[in-house]
Amino acid sequence: MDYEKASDFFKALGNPVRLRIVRELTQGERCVGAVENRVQASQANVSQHLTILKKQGIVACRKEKNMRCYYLKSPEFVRGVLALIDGEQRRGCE
Amino acid sequence: MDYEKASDFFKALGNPVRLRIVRELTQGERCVGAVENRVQASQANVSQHLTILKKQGIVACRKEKNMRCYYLKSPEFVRGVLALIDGEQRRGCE
DNA sequence: AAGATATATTCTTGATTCGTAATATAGCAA
DNA sequence: TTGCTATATTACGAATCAAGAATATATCTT
Repeated sequence: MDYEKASDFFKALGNPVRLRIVRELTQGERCVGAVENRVQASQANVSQHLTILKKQGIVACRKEKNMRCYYLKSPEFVRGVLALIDGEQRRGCE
Repeated sequence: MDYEKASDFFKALGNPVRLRIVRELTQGERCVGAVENRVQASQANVSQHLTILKKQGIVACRKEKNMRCYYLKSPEFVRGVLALIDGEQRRGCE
């Protein structure tokens, strides 16, 4: 296991705004404005977080007209991780 | 989903030393000295990281003689998360 | 009680992260 | 070209994190 790389992945999800963004993207591709509307954060902030997620290889984006649509690179993987957390949270473990 | 809580969980795993510690604990209960030997970090540093993991509810500890044995509170859950990451890493997605 | 061992805590400093404000860029519309 | 919309980038201060050094505490052992 590559601990540096794995911890970078966790670090990327270790922020509530990014987690919301990722969660939103499990529903499908979204342009920045759409994400902005669903997440409680400014345009600049959402853009910054998307940049971080892109650097981390979690999302990618494509151009559509004058917008940029972001999507998960491995949607099943991300859904799997979130589902695990979700389940554990519901189980109320602390 | 509680995004604050979930992102705190990810943040706790978002450090290579803590990830190594957690990985070690998937093998079973360990006292601080044993963890120290397996992870590349000082006694104080390991202790600090264990404190963080304990605050986050990921590990707990019990006393045994003059030592403290740490263990995962939800070993199956943690193993599940790590297995997912491991699998994805092996698949080489970036 | 006096060491010795195992672990925790505090302090400090440098690095990283976060969010906002301001500005820049790129594509489309008129 | 001018202006508008969508998004990105830069700059900056505040907050948080990371690790080492030093010190404290707690439990054994003798």
